[in-house]
Amino acid sequence: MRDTFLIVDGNSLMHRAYHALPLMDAQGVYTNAIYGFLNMLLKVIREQDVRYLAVCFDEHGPTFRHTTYADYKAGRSATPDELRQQFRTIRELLTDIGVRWYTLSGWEADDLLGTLSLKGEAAGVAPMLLTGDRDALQLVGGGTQLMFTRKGISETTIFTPAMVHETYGFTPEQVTDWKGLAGDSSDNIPGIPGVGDKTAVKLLQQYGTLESVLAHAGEVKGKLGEKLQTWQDQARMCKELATIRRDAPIPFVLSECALPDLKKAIPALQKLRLNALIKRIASEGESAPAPVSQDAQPVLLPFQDADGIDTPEGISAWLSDIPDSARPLALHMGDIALSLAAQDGRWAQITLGGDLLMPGLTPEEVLTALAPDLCAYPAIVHDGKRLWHQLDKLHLPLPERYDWDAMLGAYLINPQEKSYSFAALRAELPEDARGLMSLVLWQKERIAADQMTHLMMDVEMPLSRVLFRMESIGFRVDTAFLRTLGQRYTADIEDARNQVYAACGVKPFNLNSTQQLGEVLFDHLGLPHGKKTSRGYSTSAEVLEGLRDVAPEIIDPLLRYRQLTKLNSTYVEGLLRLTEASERVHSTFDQVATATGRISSSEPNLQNIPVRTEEGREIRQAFLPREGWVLLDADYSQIELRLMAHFSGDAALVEAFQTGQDVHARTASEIFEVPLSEVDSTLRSRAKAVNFGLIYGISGFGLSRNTGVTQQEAKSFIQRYFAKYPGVKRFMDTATQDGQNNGYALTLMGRRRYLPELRSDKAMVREFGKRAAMNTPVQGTAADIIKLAMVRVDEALHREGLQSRLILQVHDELLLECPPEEAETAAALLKQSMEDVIRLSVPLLAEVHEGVNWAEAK
DNA sequence: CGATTCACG
DNA sequence: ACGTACGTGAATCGG
Repeated sequence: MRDTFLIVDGNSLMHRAYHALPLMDAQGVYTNAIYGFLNMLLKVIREQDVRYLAVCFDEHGPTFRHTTYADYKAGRSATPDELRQQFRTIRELLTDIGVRWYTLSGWEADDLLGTLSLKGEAAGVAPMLLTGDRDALQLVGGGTQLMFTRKGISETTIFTPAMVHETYGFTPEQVTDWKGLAGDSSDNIPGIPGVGDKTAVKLLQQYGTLESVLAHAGEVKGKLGEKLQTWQDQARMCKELATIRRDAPIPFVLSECALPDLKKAIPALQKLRLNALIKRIASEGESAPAPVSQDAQPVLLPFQDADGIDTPEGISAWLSDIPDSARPLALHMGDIALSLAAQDGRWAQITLGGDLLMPGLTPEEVLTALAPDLCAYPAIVHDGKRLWHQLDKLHLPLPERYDWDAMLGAYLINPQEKSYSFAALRAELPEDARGLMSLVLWQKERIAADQMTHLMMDVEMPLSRVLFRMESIGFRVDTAFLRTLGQRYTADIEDARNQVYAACGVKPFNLNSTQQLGEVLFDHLGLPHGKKTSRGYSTSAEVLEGLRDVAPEIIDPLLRYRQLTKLNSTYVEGLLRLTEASERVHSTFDQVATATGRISSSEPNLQNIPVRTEEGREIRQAFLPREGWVLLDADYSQIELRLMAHFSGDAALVEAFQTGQDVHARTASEIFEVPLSEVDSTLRSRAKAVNFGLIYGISGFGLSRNTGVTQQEAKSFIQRYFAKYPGVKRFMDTATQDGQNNGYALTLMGRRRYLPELRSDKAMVREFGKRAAMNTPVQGTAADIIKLAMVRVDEALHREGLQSRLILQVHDELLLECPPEEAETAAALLKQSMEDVIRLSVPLLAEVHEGVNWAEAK
């Protein structure tokens, strides 16, 4: 049984609803057509078990095929304002819900119906057309059915080809012939004067087609025969006018038409006061998930033989031959060739070479020839951020956006792949533009089926552009200051090292070697070693901290040595190595690196610049805004705990945030049962550790290790917490349960992370899976939110024509550099954009600070 | 190239 | 019974 694909003639249905129902007014807003339209739609969706849905409209509200003065006089009235307004609203509403709708300049809704039904048949679903327009009868057949509205819109009849013949006496193929003869007064098609329904049917039953009728006009006796001859041209024209086209150049991706959850319409319907509809929608069961199998694999689409191109002119010529309907193009740049693939099966290969030995074009020549087209038509690419860098390096114009980035698509489908290189994703498909095109068509279906189209199109795709800009701009570094700092560190390191050797009473050894250090401390000196031994002794700061009482003369300089070498190697020397002559570092932001949706930063990693200790914080003084500018630093206040409050709906936690309390103190007061005024710093920091533990997926062991209390005590903290915050407990349980049932965890925006660990037969692995199931929705949603904030901030800065620019993201924190005169405006814009990303049951709070360096702006 | 350590959120 | 807090990247050692 094929899935039903309902294709709605939006114009026809809205008109019928508008005229069938009394003009309903919701506070000056008219809603009768919307109400009738949606009511009808809901009824059909339920009765026909609709899985896919598309709605077609004429381009600007209703227009007509023939808009002549004669038509106007014949009673074609312009669409009344009360309906025109409803057309706008219904389109917005459909967009909100996620219902795919189509309109195309120069084409009427019924042409789109014809085209979509044909494409639907090809895609293997059963198209069902919903319209009140009898023209559409010609589309019945080949798997397409027609649902015809009667009596306004209250009743419907379904037509199969046989039903058409039975009812009207002609077949679907003869609909246009019939109209050519009999005309259609409601559509202002005159046909042949004096030929009505019955005569037309009789003629068609005898001769089959209009052409045949006209050819045999001489055989027809009397007045009728004369008329057929006199009016034959008009008859042919009428037939053509009545013919619905099925080749409209519209992009069709079946999965985009998957029926969305109609409950998303509820907020908008509330505004429109359409309570009856809300009730109906709310009483419906969950809409069925789009039936795309997760096991489906991308398959290589058929392509013609490659067009070989070896000149820039050849590239331009090839591109100019590609019609809009064969776009978007896929572009793949390999080591030896750049290839392009079109939607119509054509593809081209351009051999790269250009040195003395190899013929062919240089990458520069090819990209130069391609750049204008990329700017004019968004292309399908893999790793678009890299392509932007390549184009930028050649000073070529940059496309504002791409149609699709296969690297980002693959990441959303599964964020835990080892590699997202094109070679790794292409599987058995060729490593060229044909493989990319094939892969992406599959990705679009899969991502839609997984409800991640919004995340892809409105978050990850535009974010890659923001990250490209951040990478290009870089972050200014005070190298002179770093070098001075490095000299100080080097001297202090030398001191600390000698103190360690002296205190140990041994000749110098490699202090960086944990192995040698372990031997000295635990074998030679006999210090009590922590039991951690997987390959020798652990010498971690945690272990050493425990030895401070035993041998402070060794441990203190040793810890200091560790701290200083870390600062010097990683942050002074490492940073200086990567600083350009321009005094700027250009980090790389990896959008496909983490399991939770966070981005990562490398070369240099600017997301782990020291801040927690006073000494480390000095490094941040070396990070400067552009000369004469200032830095703005905005961070979300406790975004993960707020998300925990939102997800869990826990009354106490939600209230704490809604009333702007110090949550850690409040938690302390609750679980240790002391008045808020008596919460001291110890209790507060323990409660803080509990709150962190919850975000990570709490365990007694972890909490005890982090707070220093015994495991027993830690366990009782957790118990008391759950007693006071039962909603949080419920959230934890539901999160693990959902993970087990579905095999993955979801974020608020639908990002998913698979959790195979939950099905492991090793208890430890399963426990890890549970913690990940609890942590991923929280950490992942925070990632969703700041990503969308970055897109919005970037948009707003450009919209406002500001020079200020985003230069860094640190998970819950954004950094801007801006001209001083813009600082106030930019700060307000930043705070607003970040806080308004999404409405939760608790407020999102962003705090902005300004400074002349990063240490000061924090 | 894996393990260890430690910097960040 | 088993050994764990969630998510990263860089430097370093040593096989």
